[in-house]
Parts: sequence; structure tokens; C-alpha cells
Amino acid sequence: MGVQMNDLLKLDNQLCFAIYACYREISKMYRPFLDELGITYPQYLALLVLWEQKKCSVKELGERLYLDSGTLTPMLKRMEAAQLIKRNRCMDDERKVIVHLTKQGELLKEKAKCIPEALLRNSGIHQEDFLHLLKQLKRLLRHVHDLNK
Amino acid sequence: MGVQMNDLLKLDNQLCFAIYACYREISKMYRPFLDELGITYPQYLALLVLWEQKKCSVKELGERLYLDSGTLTPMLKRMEAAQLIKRNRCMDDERKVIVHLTKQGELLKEKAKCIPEALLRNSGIHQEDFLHLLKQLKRLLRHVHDLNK
DNA sequence: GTAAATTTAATTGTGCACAATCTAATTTAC
DNA sequence: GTAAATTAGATTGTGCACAATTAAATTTAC
Repeated sequence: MGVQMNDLLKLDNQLCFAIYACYREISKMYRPFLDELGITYPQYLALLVLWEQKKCSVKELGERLYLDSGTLTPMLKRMEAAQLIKRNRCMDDERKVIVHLTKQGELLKEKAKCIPEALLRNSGIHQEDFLHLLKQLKRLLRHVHDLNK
Repeated sequence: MGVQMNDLLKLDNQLCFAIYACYREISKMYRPFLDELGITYPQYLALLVLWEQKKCSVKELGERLYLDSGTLTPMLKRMEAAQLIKRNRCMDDERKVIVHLTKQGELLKEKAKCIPEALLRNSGIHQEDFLHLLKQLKRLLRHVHDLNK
């Protein structure tokens, strides 16, 4: 009871489309919470990294988020303008730019703390389903990322 | 063995991030194939719809792809400039714009036919895993889309 | 020690996304 | 039948994504 060869071009059978549309629909659920903090979803992701490890290079951030400097540089500049982070050249290796939180960026973590729980509750998704899907998608992500290397 | 309350803000436990990064990595796998056809991934999705049903309104296309006119109008204009589609006002209801394939856009289907199979093969993902994940993500998409209504 | 290769960011240009607003056509309510 | 509400697209402005190129610093190979 699989998908026939002829159906593989049907929109309904596109895994990547389902993933892509899911991202956009889920990010819409984040919007009211992130609007409250004055940030976008990609900025939220960058902050998640910095809330975990206080500072990191643009390169390292790019590796964590699977984004390149062409995306990160302007985004980080906007975040610096919003006084959430500071960007400084590394002293040891001046090719590197180190990003770290400002006090304000650090304080935002308290306001953000409730977001994942609120979203999970709003969505009504069971924890076991959430964990199962998370596990599968992380596996897929690692796999596809390896293929692209 | 679930996720602790304190870990919910960790990047590693973000379902939406895994989905978002998956989309971007998978779309990278499409790129060489789509470059061949001279189209982008969102354009490919629009073509999938038109290859299925020959013509449809912008509104209908937006509903199928979960995209609004602010995204579709400029994209469809680029596709019209590339002579893949034509856009015409509907005679019955002039608010509607009907999109349909040109001969060229129709012919592109033949070149695209092999893409899903090639991608599935390149990825090395088992059909059963593919189908399982597709089913789950379509379910999640419908669920979240309903919540956003 | 210096030229070549590598590494890290920044820049540029194109193409989505999407909120907000606007315009025009059509429906509806009366 | 006409004013008000609704609907369908288009427009505008901001913010990602990412390929391709550039620039500068650091490593390496000789």
C-alpha cells in the first residue's frame, strides 16, 4: 500500500514539501510569543545557542544553525542594533568574530523560558509524539547534512 | 527518559528547528536537479500543482502551497517571464487570476519526472521510513494549520 | 621566511516569506 | 437598487536564505 511510481510527482507525496509547510505553519504559532520579545524565529534560534553557551563565533553559530555568513552577518547586525548581542573580532585570530549576549539579551531568556512549554500545550501534541518526531527529524537532518558535505 | 523542563530551551530539543533545518538541507539536494530545469524549489512546487490540474487560481494555488499572494504574485510573474506559465483574469470573476501552463511548462514535466526517484535513491532512505515520516508530517501540518485558522 | 593555500567574514544580488495596506470586483442586506 | 461587507490580488517594506565573489588574516609547504 505504498506510493505508486506515477504518483511520485504529486504534491501530496512530497516529504520535503510537508516539512517546508510544517516549518512555516509552526513558525506562525511562535509569532505572537516572539513579537512580544521583538525578535524573529531565526533570531530566537541564535539566542537559544547564546543562552546555552554565552558566546560563540559566527562560524560556530553557522554550524549549529546550518546557516552561512551571508544569512548570519546581516541578522546579527540587526540583533546588535537591537542591543541583544555584541560582535567583536577575536584577539587571537582576527578572522573570527565572537558574538556574545548583552545584559538585555541575557534577560530575554527569562521571558522566553515559558515559550516551548506554551507552544507544546497550545499545539496539544503529546510528549511522546513530539519526542518521536524530534528523534526522527534529527536523524534525517544529520543524514541529509552528511550527504550534502 | 523524556526531555526535562529545563532543557526545553535547548536548540537540540527544538522540533521546529529540526524541521526548518531539514527543509533547507533537503532543498539543497534538489538544487542540482532544479538548476537543470532553471527553477527554484518553490517554483517546482507550483509546477507540481499545475502538472496535476493544468490550471488554477492564485488563491487555490496559495491554499495548496500554504502561501499568500505576497509570495505568489512576484514568483508567478517570474515564472511567466520565464515562459513556464500564463496568468489571465477570470472572465466570470475578474478578481480571480487563473494560472495555466505554457507548452514549455508542460514539457518540463517530462524532465522532472525522474527527480523524486533520483532524490529518494540519492538519499538512501527506505521507502517505509519515507512513507512513515510523510504520513506523520502531513498529519502535523493539517493539525497546526487548523490551529492557525 | 615567503609564496600559495586555507580559513573566516563581509558583500552583492536574486528569490522567497509574510504582515500590512490598498484596489477593484463581487456579494449581501436592507 | 444601492450602501456595506467580503473577497481576490497586488503592492510595499522588512527579514531571511544562499550562491558567488571579495578581502583579510592565518597556516602550510617549500
